[in-house]
Amino acid sequence: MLGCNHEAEHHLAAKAARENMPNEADIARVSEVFKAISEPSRLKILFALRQGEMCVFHIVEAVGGTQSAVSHQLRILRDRNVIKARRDGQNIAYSLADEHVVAVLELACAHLNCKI
Amino acid sequence: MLGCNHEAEHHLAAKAARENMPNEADIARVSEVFKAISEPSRLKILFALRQGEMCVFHIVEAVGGTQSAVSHQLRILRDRNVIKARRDGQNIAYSLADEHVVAVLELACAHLNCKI
DNA sequence: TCAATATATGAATAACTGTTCATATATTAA
DNA sequence: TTAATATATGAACAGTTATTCATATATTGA
Repeated sequence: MLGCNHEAEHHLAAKAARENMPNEADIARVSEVFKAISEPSRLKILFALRQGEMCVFHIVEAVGGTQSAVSHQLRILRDRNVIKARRDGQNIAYSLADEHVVAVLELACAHLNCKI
Repeated sequence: MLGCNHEAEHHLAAKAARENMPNEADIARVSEVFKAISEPSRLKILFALRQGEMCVFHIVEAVGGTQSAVSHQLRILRDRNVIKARRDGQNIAYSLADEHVVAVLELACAHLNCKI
C-alpha cells in the first residue's frame, strides 16, 4: 500500500480532506444525531410525529410497543434535540424539534425511492 | 394509561400516524442508511469524499486507521448505496453516491450549528 | 393528604456492530 | 508465470445498545 494511479489528483483530495475534516467533537455530535434517528423504533416515532404534536399515550398507540420502551426512545430523541417536549398537565406532549428533521427524513426516502 | 387531555386532536393524529406509517421494509431501509452514515469512522470517510473521488489508499491517508478497517466501512457504505465504486487498474476509486448524501450531511450540521 | 393517572428511569440481559488479525482475491509489471 | 501492489473479507473479541421488568416521580381530583 504505497500509492495509486491517481497520485496527483487523489493526493490533493486527501490533503484537502484532512485539512477540512470536522473536529472530533463535531463528528461525534453528527454521529449521535444520526444514531438517534437510525433505529426503527425511533424512526416510527418520528414518522408519527410528522402528523403533529402527541402525548406519550398516543405515540404508543401510533407506533406500538410498551410505554416503557417508547419513553426510553423519547428520551434519546429529546437528548439529541430531535424532538422537543412540553408538559401539559399530567401529559407530556412531544413534537419534532424543527424542520430539519422532516427534511432529512424526506431526503432519505427520496434517496431510497420509498414514499412517506 | 387510558387517555390524555387532548384526546380529540391527539387521537386524530395517532390515527393518521398509523394510517400513514411507512411499511416495515421501508422503515428498515431508512434505518440501514442512517445507521450507515452514523458511525464516526464512516462519517469521516463521507466528509473526506466531499473533496472528490479517492482510492482506498488515499481514503486511509485522509481518515486514519488501518486499511482493513477502512475497507470494511467502505463495504457497508457501498452496500447501502451511500458511496459508489469504480475500478481503475489496481485501485478502486470511491465517490459519494449522489447529491442526497451531501445534502443530508449539511442538514445535520446546520441542525447542530457546526461548520463543515 | 390519598388515590389514580401519566410518564420516566435504573438495572440486567440479549442482540448487534466495529476493529483487529490473518488471509484471500485481483491487477499489473517483469 | 511469478512477484509485488491494492483491496477485500471471514472469524473472533470487545464495546455498544434496545428491550423488559420493576419501580420512581409528577400531576390531578377527591
